[in-house]
Amino acid sequence: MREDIHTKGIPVLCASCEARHRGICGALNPDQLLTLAKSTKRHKAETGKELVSDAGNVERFSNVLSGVVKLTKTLSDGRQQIVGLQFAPDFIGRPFQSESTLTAEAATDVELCSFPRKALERMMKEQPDLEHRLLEQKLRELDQARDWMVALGRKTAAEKIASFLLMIARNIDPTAGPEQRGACFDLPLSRAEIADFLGLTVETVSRQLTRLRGEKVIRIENNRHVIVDDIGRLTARSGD
Amino acid sequence: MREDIHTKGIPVLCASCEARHRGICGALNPDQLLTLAKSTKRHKAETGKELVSDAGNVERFSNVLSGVVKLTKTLSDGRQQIVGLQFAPDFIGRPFQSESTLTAEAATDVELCSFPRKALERMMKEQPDLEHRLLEQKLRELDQARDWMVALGRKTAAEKIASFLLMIARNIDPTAGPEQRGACFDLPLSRAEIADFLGLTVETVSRQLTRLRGEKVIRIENNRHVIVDDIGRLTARSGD
DNA sequence: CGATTATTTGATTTCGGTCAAAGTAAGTGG
DNA sequence: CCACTTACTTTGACCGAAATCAAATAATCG
Repeated sequence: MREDIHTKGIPVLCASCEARHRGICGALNPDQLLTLAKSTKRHKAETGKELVSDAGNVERFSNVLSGVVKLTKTLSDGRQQIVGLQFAPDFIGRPFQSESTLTAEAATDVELCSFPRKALERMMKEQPDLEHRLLEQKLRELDQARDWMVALGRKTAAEKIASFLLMIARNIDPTAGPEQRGACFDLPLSRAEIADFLGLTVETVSRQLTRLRGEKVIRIENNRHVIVDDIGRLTARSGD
Repeated sequence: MREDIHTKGIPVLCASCEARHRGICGALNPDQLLTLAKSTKRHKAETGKELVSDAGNVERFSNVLSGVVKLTKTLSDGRQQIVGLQFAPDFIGRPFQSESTLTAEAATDVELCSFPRKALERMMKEQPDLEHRLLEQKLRELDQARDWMVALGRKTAAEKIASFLLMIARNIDPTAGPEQRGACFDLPLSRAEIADFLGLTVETVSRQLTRLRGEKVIRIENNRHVIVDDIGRLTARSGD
């Protein structure tokens, strides 16, 4: 558990939680945390579990504590597009609208901390800083969505894959830092999911990964584990 | 000017402004409006004028009062992608970050109302409802961005064009309503810009429009004016 | 009216999709 | 522990939607 003089009065549930530091809960004082914690549940969901369903009513919001959640949209004939990936300590939910317009699904095994929509909306009124944090999170999501719009609309298959690997490296390489040469991580998505994220087919994703491996830009172990020796070589292939 | 018993004490500048009703300024009381209005400037910009430049410092935010603003991102080799279109009374700006990561440009002649970034951020602290409005606006932008991600990643050229026409109709047909059969409007974008919005080339955009015209789904006058007799036929081609 | 820019149309190419099959990994139950 | 199923990934052959290249036509503007 993180050493912290501010741990006094903090709910046990929250004491070691990243969302209290970098996530939205950081806006709350011990009393408010305590109040929210009363209606809070921590739970695990395994890969593939649907967390929020399209057109379903959403009565609870969550923080991602570990793992990766994918947000997808589906056309009437079944074509799918992943429109966002959420990592700890991201917030999952669409405030001020009870109907969801997308599906949230556990891409890996995940741990979540969830609370009633109403409880959060009530607390937002008494603690404006909570709304501020939420705004900052949503602004980040918007920036990311727009970055991917450029990739989807204007990048080649090869550039899409390179950009994707870089994004994953930035988000889940535990050793990540701004000035490092290499990276390694487990892909949180299957080939089919990567395809749905990048607007490609499984076959194209597979071929492009094989190509990067052939050019010694990446190494792949056990299908999911990726090692990048020189991030620069990947960046050079990302188009931007 | 709009008849309104609440017009008392409202700055002249704001009296007839849509942003005061549906935009972010609706969160402000007359006193606050007055304070903000002191550092507010109304101005016009003609088609093509760059309003916010990529990597430039942003010292002012704006409301769109009329016309259409396009938000674009450009790759190092010049490929471009439009990542958002803003209509009145949308807010333009990225709070909590002085560096812009995109370019905002007048797609048509526009009227704007701009104010210093600092003034808005100061006022957000004393009036949480302002931040609330901003959050709602940014949530809408995020929803829209994600809808376009689906179009960019998974729709065919024909579906992209149909979706685009529908979106424009919804936003600028003055007679627009939920239960109407037809629509007509002036396209706010050139063929090249539509291409940059949909991740296509000019030629493909042109061919798809010609095709829709051939199938009598739309009529086009003077290159820019579009008439849709039966919205349903367009919706049927939009993919979702 | 000529000059310039935007749009359309046509011919050809290409990147990524589709279809098909083989190779791999991960369980499952005997 | 190993046969067997099932799901995921890779590879190959071929195809097609949209890109590219090239020109003609239409609109706009000084």
